[in-house]
Amino acid sequence: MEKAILIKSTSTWAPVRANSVANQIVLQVREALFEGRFLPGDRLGSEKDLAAQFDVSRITVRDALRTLETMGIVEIRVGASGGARIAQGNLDHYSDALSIQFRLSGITGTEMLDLQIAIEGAAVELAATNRNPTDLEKLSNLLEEAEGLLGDPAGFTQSGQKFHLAVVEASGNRAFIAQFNGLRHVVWPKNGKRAKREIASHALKIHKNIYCAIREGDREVARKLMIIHLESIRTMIFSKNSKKATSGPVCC
Amino acid sequence: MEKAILIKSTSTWAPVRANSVANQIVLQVREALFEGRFLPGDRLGSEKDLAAQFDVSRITVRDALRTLETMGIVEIRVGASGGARIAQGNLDHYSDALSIQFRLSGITGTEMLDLQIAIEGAAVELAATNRNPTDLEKLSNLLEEAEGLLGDPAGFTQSGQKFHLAVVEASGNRAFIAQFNGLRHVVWPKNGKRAKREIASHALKIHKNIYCAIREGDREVARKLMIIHLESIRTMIFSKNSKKATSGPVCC
DNA sequence: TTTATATAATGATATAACAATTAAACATTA
DNA sequence: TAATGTTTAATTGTTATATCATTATATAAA
Repeated sequence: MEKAILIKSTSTWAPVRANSVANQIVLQVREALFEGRFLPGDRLGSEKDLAAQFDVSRITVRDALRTLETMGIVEIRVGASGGARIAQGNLDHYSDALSIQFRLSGITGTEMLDLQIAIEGAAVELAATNRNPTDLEKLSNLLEEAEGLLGDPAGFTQSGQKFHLAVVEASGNRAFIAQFNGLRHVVWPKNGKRAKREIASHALKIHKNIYCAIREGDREVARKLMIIHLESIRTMIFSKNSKKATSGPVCC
Repeated sequence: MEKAILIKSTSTWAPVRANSVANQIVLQVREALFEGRFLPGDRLGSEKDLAAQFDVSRITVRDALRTLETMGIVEIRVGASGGARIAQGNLDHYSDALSIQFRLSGITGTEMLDLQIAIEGAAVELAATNRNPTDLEKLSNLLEEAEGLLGDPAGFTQSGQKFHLAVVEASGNRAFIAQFNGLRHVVWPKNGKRAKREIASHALKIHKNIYCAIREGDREVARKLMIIHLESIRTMIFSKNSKKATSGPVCC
């Protein structure tokens, strides 16, 4: 590939933001991906190869590859027959971007919680329709686990979060799962409050009811229970003093 | 800053490059951001500064900055008093990540549509609660606009999409808006089908009903109408031959 | 066949240099 | 004085050249 090809788009009248050569490479690869000229697993070549192909230095290629890697478009392997390849999708990249940008944008906790309620409410409906024996067993096991953790606030909270994740997973919809994971880490701070015994006991009861609704395939009930459940969590987090907005959920 | 400090946070994860010095820098900055030690606009310093601070070469710092820049965490300006700064939130980064990862992951159109239905269903509920006169006027204007475009399939489709966006905006929840925008470009391909007159007419009627429900503050009805509406779109897109999965929506 | 070792490919990092860009300081002019 | 060029210094962008660390693969030995 000729250097001229890269430079050409710079020459058209001074774009406010002149694109660096590295950026041109990023754009080319990205465009190729979206036009279907690349598929996951396709090898792009080593840094040396690419530097020769684009007629730029290795460092410049590295700049471009670092960007593409961070975007999740390429994966880089070291060693013989290593180099850059088109990546398999990794939804963690998406979840990452979500948490970073929501944080930088100053989106509030209530806004994110509303979104999470929408996600989980819809996910549990789907779960009630699509659940399979494996899902149900997993959910059931988590309920048992939680039962044994009623006296362990931290443990119960963690187990409860796993239950919510399992519900979303039972929906069988990867878009929901990715979305849930992204929100999870932003909405629930690391050191959330711990559930006192009576609250934990109440939460477990609701979880059990949700499980039953999923098992019976009752979409409506499942959704209503989930939403009431999450709304009550919202009340506990965001009630009274706004200080609490930064502390974690009370039960799950 | 000592080099030793960099190595400490090697802990979790173990992607190939996790131990690279550049990644340590990325992790440190990222961590600082999430702990609130950085705010948008804060200056991190020039490449030279940072190289000295971290006791690494400029190349390594550049690697880290390129990653942070792509993540949307820092903005880099060239020239005097340039350098790296903590970025303002830019939800386009998020939408970008969504489209890239959903594409690479092979998430299907139906999965994404389910997510979009969840978003819009919840958003319209919020809109019915939070709507203000400005929102209502905007929605009303769009309905008028659509009325005049019944005979123009492409125009009507575009106007219809603006209506959906306006509904989500009326929710007043930026998380919903960001999510909607991200999905929009992936779910609705560029050249969607055009609505024939009778279908357009039907869609407009539903839009009007949704508008009324929002205006009257009737969350339940607004939600039900929106979901029925989107489900019917799903049927039109994904019915019969699976080929249609790649073509756009019929009305909006 | 399995395991250990050597080798080559490749990325990671460092150093040095120059080009291109930009904001700010400075000088000039109406 | 206020607007407008001009210079300057700081900063990123790019290139070139080495060296080190890591990894896959080929090779040899058990």
